[in-house]
Amino acid sequence: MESAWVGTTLDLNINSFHRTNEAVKRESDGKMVDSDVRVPVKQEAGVLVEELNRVSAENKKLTEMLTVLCEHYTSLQNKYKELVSKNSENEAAAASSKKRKAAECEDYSSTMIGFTESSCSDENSCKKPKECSTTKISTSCVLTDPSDNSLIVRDGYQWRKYGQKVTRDNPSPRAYFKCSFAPSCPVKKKVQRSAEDPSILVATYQGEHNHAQAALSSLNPINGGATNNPRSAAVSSSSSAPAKSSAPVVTLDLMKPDGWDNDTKKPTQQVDRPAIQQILVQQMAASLTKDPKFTAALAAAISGEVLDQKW
DNA sequence: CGGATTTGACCAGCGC
DNA sequence: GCGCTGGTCAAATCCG
Repeated sequence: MESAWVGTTLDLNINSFHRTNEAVKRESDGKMVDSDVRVPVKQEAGVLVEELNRVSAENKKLTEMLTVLCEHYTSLQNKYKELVSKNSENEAAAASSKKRKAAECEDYSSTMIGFTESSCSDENSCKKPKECSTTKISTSCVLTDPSDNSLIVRDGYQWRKYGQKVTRDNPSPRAYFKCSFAPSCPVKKKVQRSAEDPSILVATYQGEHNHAQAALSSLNPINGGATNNPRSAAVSSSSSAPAKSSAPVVTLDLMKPDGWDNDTKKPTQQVDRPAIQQILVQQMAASLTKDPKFTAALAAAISGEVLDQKW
């Protein structure tokens, strides 16, 4: 697959243009420097207007970057969908005689980095009458440290582990969780390492939460919002639920927000594009503020700006 | 001490 | 009916 990632590097030198002009102006008429305290109001207004224009331009630039990012995201989403549909066709042909189709229809996506969402109401997708009627099943993959043995997926909800099994087709154990935030919440979660890539945790969610999220908001109401996908335009390290490992967990969650697709059956969960962009901007901002290089550069830029303006 | 986790036992569905 | 497998239960254990 092509790696057409959008560069998210912010050009912090935009400020330097402003500063340089100011410096040149001051240098050109040296006597003005001494009278900086008595800057005319007009000049100050001009500086402010210039600053406003600069911020507007920067905002425009970021908006364009975000638009490109969203386009890449949707194209990747489509490519992934094609891949999944191709795989499911192949699996269906190869495993038509296999028993326990239901389990396989959930698990076939576990070999891929990404997300699938399926409903058991789909024809031939599930044969268990218990779950087929209304249970919503979704899967997400979480990238973790392979050396970390814990099967913990921090998704913003509170889970209680009630079982663990070693399954036939995967040497790593599968953990079973129930949502413990609300006693009546029917949501269950299965977490298992991918057989092909032990660094990937595959979390399968069954049902929908009937309560508000315990912590943190998210693009994904089921998966929660503790972590996000660096390959899908958002990066952050999780800090919500307690974990045995101190290493940050990066979630690969290519799931689109509910309502992104036209064929969604839940109009109440539809999210319009500006809202998505706003969330993306927030997450990008959050990730940027966690980058020490960015904060250092920002601090340098701000201090430079403050010094230039001589408060 | 109470809540969370572990883990062996048990149950249900499915194929033979 | 039997065996295999996934899913769940619940007592034991752990931990803050």
